[in-house]
Amino acid sequence: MPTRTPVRTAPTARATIADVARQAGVSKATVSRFLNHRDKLLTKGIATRVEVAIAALSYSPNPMAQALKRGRSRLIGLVVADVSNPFSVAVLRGAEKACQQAGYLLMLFNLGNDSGREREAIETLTAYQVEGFILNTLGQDGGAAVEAARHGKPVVLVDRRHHDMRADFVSLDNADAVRMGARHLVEAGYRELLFVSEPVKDVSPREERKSAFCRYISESENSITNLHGSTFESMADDPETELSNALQCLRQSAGERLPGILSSNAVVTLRVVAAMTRLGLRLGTDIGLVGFDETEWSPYVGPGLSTIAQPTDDLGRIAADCLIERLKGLELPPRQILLSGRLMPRGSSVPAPA
Amino acid sequence: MPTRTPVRTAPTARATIADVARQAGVSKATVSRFLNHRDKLLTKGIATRVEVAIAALSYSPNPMAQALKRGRSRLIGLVVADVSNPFSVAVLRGAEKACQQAGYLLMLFNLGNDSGREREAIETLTAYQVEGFILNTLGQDGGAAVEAARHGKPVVLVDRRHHDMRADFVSLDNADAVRMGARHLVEAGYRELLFVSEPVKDVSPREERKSAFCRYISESENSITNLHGSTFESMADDPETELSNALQCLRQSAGERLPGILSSNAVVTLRVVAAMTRLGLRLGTDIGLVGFDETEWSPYVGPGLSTIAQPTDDLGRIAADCLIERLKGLELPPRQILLSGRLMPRGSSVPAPA
DNA sequence: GCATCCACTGAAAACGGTTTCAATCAATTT
DNA sequence: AAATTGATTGAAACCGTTTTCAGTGGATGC
Repeated sequence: MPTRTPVRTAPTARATIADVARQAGVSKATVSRFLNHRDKLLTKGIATRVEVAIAALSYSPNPMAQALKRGRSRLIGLVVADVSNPFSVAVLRGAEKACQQAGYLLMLFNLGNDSGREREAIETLTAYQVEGFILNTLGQDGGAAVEAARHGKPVVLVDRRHHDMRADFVSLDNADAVRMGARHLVEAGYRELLFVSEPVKDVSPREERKSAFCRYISESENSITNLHGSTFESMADDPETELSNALQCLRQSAGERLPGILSSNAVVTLRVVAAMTRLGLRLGTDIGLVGFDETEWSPYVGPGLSTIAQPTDDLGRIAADCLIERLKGLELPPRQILLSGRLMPRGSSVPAPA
Repeated sequence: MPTRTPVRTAPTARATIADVARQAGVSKATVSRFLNHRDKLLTKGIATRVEVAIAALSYSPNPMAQALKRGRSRLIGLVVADVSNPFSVAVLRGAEKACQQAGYLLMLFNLGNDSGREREAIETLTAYQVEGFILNTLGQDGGAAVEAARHGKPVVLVDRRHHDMRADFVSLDNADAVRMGARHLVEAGYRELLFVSEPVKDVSPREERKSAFCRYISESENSITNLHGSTFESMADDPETELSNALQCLRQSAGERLPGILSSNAVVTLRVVAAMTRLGLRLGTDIGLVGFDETEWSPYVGPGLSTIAQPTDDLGRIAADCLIERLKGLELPPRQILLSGRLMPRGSSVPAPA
């Protein structure tokens, strides 16, 4: 009785390495060798036999099985503070591109601004055997990230720093950017400067920007007559009215001087704009404004919003590249990569012609 | 010679089920049973022994191994047209939340607007054994999606429809939304209506919006005196000047009538705003504007942009929920879930008081 | 002509789980 | 008291790869 080779039951089932081996009349090992070392190890004839079998069955290896066996998954875990934050998205975009090019896939975990879930994120991602992490968040729970490192997986921090953690760090050069923004305001004629930020807490970019601002003011007070600066952190509960008050105060203490605001990110910028609209103040002429984060709508609110553009795409790409280098075995002390921002001057930072 | 139990080499290595079994003095099978059927099948005493062992080693099963064995990975593939598109992001956000709650993880593949890579995306994701797909894109290559279905995996389409594909579909009720927007313009007094869209090609929401607009016009021409409507698709090469011309034309043909624009998404809206700025036209008074897609900046450009808000969060969440239902085994003919939009009237659609 | 070496190849053991199957044992049934 | 039952548990096979280990053969060295 002639034995038929068993028919593949479901047409949907993927071919396995065993199928290929059978088809080519070789062993699984040989097929595996073909896949991994190409034909370095194989006879010409065998190699081509395997090759056609693979093509015939349109076989591609099961990454899960590979991951299980080699402990490498070609997966990268991306933890994002908040996907609705345009900055996070931009990073995600850059990272995704770089990963794809290097043959990695992104596993996304969104914290939804709930920093309590950092640890959960890292645990979950570790469970899926991601080979490394790109972390765009590091709230209170720095320990969570350390946890990641403890798992022995390389980590790249983006935007948010964590000092007791030996990991690559990619970010905007905040100090420089703040100086750039503040100087721009000063050069435009604003003298009563206010730095507006969300609660600084221990969020590193906020800290850096705030302290850079203070530093700039104290360094420039001598050389620039009449310059004065202060800072404001919106509290969590009622940023609206708070901010309105702050603006009024600013105008008070400004006196003769032109008041100008440096806002620490797009959300804050929008809040400032909202407050000014509510108070009937005109951007630029009544209060100058330069905000962190360039967006597609920046040119169109009011007379155009002056912004400090972050090289978001590069940030994401470089973060991913750093990580991939590490995955390839690069041994190096933690690097710190600071990219400079670009000032986009627009109407919101030009005073009325006197 | 006393044999020591072998020390775990790296402190970083995850505990395996075998470790737990050894620690608890039971077999791997028992541990597995504890994990999957809780203690239904186990003696009280054994169950607790396993439980403490698991806790002691802080063990959690390796999803890769589970996936390999059961063929289920608890992974969901998400393909988005373009992560920098706020709509995609919103969907992503909603979907991510729902998936996380149901214990699934998202595997992200961003097309970067290159619809040629749809097939690649689906192949890759399938290789990783994702259990189902959420597809926020379906460009030319509808075949790619069909491919997904062919793999026997459930698919949910978001925003972009594909007729020859039997899959759940979740989207804004475009026809209704267009009517809402157009009617709003008319009620505000605009009579020369223009629908502005990116190239319609075969992109389903664009088609639907455009044809709904035409339908609205032809249905209302009798009842509303002096109403006139037309449509405009920006070509790929030079949307800037094109659009400027279109606006000039619009004002021409408007004559006495007030011209109003319905723009088909946020990007287009921004382009319209840009063109108007360039031409020195005032939003609302010179040309009315209602745009699809509510954004955080909508209130602040010009006198405020009137928008049609999509329930993006719900869209994403419902898409994910649909998929998860299917994964749980729900057998049902493909559903079509249409959510209605919400009009956010603002300054851009109020004419100057006559 | 026989031992040695090298280059290929295949069999089998892992990786970390799940699941089938058989074995054990106490509790019933007769 | 012997047989039957049912509930628990463990041993082993399996998922689809990679990798070690051994084996085969032909080509070389003497």
